[in-house]
Amino acid sequence: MFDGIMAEKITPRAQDFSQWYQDIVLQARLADYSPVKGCMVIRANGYSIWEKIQQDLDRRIKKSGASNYYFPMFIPESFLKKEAEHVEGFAPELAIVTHAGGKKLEEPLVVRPTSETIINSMFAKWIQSYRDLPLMINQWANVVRWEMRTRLFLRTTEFLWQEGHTCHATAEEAEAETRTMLGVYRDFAEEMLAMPVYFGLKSDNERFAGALRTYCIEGMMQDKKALQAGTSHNLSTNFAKAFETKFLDKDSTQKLVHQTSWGVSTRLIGGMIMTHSDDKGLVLPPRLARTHVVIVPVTPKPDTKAAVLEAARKLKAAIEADATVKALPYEIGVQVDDDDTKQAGWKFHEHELVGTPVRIEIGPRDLEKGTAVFTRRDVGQKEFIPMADLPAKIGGELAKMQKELLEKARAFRDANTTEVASYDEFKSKIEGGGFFVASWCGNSELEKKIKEETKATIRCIRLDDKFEPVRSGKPCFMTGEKSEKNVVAIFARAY
RNA sequence: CGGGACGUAGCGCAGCCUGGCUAGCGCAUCUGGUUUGGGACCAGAGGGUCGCAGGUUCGAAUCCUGCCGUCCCGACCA
Repeated sequence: MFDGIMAEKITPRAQDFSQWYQDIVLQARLADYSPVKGCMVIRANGYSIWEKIQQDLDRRIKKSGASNYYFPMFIPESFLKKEAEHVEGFAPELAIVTHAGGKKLEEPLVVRPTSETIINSMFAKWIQSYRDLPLMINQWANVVRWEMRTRLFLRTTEFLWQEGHTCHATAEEAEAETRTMLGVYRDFAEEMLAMPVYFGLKSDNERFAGALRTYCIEGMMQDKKALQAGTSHNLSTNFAKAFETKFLDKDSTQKLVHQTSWGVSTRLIGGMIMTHSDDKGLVLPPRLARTHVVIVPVTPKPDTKAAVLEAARKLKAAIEADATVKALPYEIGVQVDDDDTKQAGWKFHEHELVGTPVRIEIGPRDLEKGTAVFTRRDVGQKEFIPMADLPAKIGGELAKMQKELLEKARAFRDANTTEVASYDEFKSKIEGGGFFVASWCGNSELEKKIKEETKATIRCIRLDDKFEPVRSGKPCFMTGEKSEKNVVAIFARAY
């Protein structure tokens, strides 16, 4: 894990976590800064991770019943103004087009910061009867939010995401959908990104602008700060009221639809990096890798070079054909790095930097013994393995690595999650970072005070299996008052 | 928008305080040779409006003023 002393050749500057993170993004060629401040250029290495995310998450979303649509990126300004809380929440960060075609526009167009409004304008047309419900759509798109402060992947002016929007006949259905999607995100984060998350309910201060309730998943980064990795909102009838999205129910009365929206973004990539990477570079969970295995032929002498290369290529074929490997829930990439302008040592460092999960070395001495050197990126330990056993071992180790990355991150998070009984205790410990679990009375003013004094916020209110807030049964850590309404909340400093 | 730091070759930097020979160093690039089991070595070569504009001065990368840009910290946030 990160300990702040990145190898000098990679970066002499990485003294703090934030710089270390940006260096990994840049050095591993995941993304770069763009000429427009705050926007990010995603490069091949980074985009292939996004494709893996898209592919898997899209499957899960469709399984939940939603279909993919595409809506325009321009939204008439008046649409945003229809929902009071929504426009108030987003107004400061909107990019607005006032001129086009050489003329001043009669009505300015907002570049979407999210699509609730434009989608609702269509929902209102499409929905007439209870037979049209539920209507569940999803969109993969770019959105623009003019944030003051940006950071590669974590908060960029323009970012890629997936936003789901659903309409239901009843409040119960909408609430159930909100929870279902939160579960989809949680499973996805843990299974694909190997990023353990707490899930819970946002406080009123942190709620989405226009929502009744906002659920979220929260991960812990290696500097012990929290990262909101996904949100799922129960919008109730707030947007339906504003856009008159109504349906004729079985009882022949007009009713407003109950809606949800939910999304995750390219921020997930940042979260994944900050969860797993170390001072050598990126550590990529196998499920997100494009190249899973790199075979480095070590060819010190010309007379053995051909034999070594042949063995490397045979091994590649054997790995690809192996039953254990084929049993993995994803296709694996095997690369023979036979570039002879680079030395073996250089290649080792390069593949560690970009996070290739497994490295195999084959040289003349291995050929004599019938072995090869196996090294897992996250473990870093060299093992001499008989050539014949390698393919099956690789299949097994990739599965194991995926699992162990999650376990390691979870152990780290749990070790840095502390229960606090009083505000004084909290204040004395917050400087060290981490998650703090406390009994909480729910007072918004106190929440603001905590933020001002400690920079920490409520990441979420814990929920039980039935998605009911967990009752602490203890006095509030701020007021000291005991109430049945006191809940269990997680506090932390966040990105 | 507030506080701080910075801007010199493709990248990373030194030089500036205390003005003065032809503006340096590392990496990268190119050429030749030797190498190759953890980022090779030797020899040579190319590459600069010193962020921009103005001022002070015999003389400015260096001092002064203004502007532009970048990064870090805060407020904001997926």
